[in-house]
Amino acid sequence: MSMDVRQRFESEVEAAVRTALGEIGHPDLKFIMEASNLADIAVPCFGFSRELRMDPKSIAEDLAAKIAPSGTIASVSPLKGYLNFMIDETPLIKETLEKVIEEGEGYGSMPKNGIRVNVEHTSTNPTGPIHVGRARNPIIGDTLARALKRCGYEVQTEYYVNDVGKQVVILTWGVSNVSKDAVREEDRDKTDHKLVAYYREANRRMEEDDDVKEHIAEMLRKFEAGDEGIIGSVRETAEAMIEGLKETLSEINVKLDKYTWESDFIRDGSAKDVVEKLKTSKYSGQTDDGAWYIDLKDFGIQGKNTKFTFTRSDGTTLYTTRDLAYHIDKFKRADRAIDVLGEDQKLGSKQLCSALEIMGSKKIPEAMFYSFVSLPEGKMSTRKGVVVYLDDLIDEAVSRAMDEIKARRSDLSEADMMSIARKVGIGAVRYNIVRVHPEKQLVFRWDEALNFDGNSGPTSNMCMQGPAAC
RNA sequence: GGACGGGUGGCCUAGUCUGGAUAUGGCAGCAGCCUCCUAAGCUGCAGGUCGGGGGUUCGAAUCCCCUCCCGUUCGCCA
Repeated sequence: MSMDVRQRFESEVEAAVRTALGEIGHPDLKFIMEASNLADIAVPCFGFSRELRMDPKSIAEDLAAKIAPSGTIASVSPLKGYLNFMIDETPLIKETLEKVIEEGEGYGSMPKNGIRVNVEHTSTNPTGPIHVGRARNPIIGDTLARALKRCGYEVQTEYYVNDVGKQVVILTWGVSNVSKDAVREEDRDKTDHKLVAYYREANRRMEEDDDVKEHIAEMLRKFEAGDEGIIGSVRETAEAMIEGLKETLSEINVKLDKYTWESDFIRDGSAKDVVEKLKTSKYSGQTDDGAWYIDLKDFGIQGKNTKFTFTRSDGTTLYTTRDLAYHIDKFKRADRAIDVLGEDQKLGSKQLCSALEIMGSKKIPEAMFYSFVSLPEGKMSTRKGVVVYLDDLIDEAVSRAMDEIKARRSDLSEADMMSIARKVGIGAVRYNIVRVHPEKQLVFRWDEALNFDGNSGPTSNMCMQGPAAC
C-alpha cells in the first residue's frame, strides 16, 4: 500500500528539516513534529537553543530560509520560534474524496487485527426499567464497541444478568404475593415497567411487616441452598424483566450479542471451583465464623479492611465470587475484556483483578468507569421511585424532534416524519451522553438533554449527512 | 481517616496519559445573514489564565509537592 498524501507530507517535512539542520551544521539534532491550529505540522525550535546558542526565533527563521516548498509542502514559515508547514490541499482533498467514495460506509475503518474483545455493558439489576442515572452505561458501552469494531477488533458485547440475590428475590416475592389491585397501574405496556411496581410494593411491605421479611429471608435461604424451584422462579421473573429492558435498548440502537446469567455459575459449579482455588492461596484465611477471605493488602488495596470475603460462614458464594467465575469464563472466549461499570464498582473491580491475579489468570479485565447521572434534586432511586426513565427520555426526544420536523417538512408523510424523528431524537440522546467525559458528574436537565442546537446530535448528524446528500 | 474520580468564561465542555505559540467548542447575551437550495444553520462581538499555593522547565491547564471544594467507596449486599 502506498503512502497517502498525509504520510507523504509528514516524511517530506521530516526530510526537509533534517536537511536544513545539516546545512547549519547540526544534522543530528532531535526534533518533534506536531499538529497545531496554526500549521498542519509545526516544529518547535526551542529545544535547539541550548545546542546552537541562539534564540529559537532566529533559528526558526534560519531554517525556514533553507527550506523551499516542494512536493506536498505548500509553504514553510517561521513564527515565534516555530517552523510552520502547510500541506498542499488540492491532492489531499482529491485523495480523501476518492477514498470516501471508494470505501463508502467502511471509510475510516482499520484492517481486522484478529483480537477478540469482550465488552460487558449495561448489566443493570433486573429489578426495574433502565433510568437515566445508569443510561450512560449502554450508550458508552455500545459506542465503545462500535469504535473498537472500526479499529479492527473482533467485538462481542455482553450483558451479565444478576438473577441471584436479595433484590431479585424481593421482586419475585412481590410478583407472586402482591395482588394486582395493590399496585398502581403503570401506563406503559412493557414488562419492566409493570414489574417494578411489585418491586416497590414488596420493599414497602418488607419494611413494615416482619412476616413478609421472614418469608423473603426464607426464600433467600432456600435459593442459596440450591432450591431449584425458587431459583427457577427468580430466573423466570428476571427473564421477563430483561425482555422489557431489551426493548428499551433496541430503541436506542443497542443490541447486545450475549446475555449471561449469574445463576449459571452456581449451577455449573464454577463458582465453587473459584472458592476451592482461592482457599489454596497463601493470601487466604478464615474468620472464626468460618467465612473465607483473601487479604489484598499487598495488592494496592488500602484502608482499614483489606480483606476480600469470598464465602459466607455457611460456605455459600458471594456476588464477587460468581463474578470471578464469570470473568474466567469470559477469558475463554476473548483476548481482552472491557467492563463498563458505574463508579461505585471501583473497589470491587480492583478486588476482582487482584483475585484473578492470585488465581494465576494471565488476563485481567480493563474497566471503564462512569459516574451516575443525577437529578437536580439528587440521586435517582428505583426503589423510592425518584427516577426519570430512559423510555420517557426517548419518547420526549422523539416527540420534540417530531415537532421540529412538522414545522419545516409538512410535505413528508406521517410515517416518514416519524422515522426521521426517531433517528434525530435518539441520536440527540446518545450524543448528549457520549459527548462528555464518562467520569464527570452529570446532572440531568430536560432542556439540556433535548437541546437540538449547537454541539448536539442533530447538528453533527447534519454535518455528516449534508455532504453525503450532495 | 484512607483509596479512587471530578473541579477550565454566567452555564455546559475539549485539551491532561505523550509539557510548547492568541486554551477547544457549545448554551445564554449582543450585532448581522433566507425573493433559490434543511436557518436544527452561518458570520462577527463580548466573556476565561485553567479551584488555591508552591516547585521543575527556555516554556505548565498538562509533570511533582501541599491544600480546598464536590462525588464515589471502604458489607459474610448485589
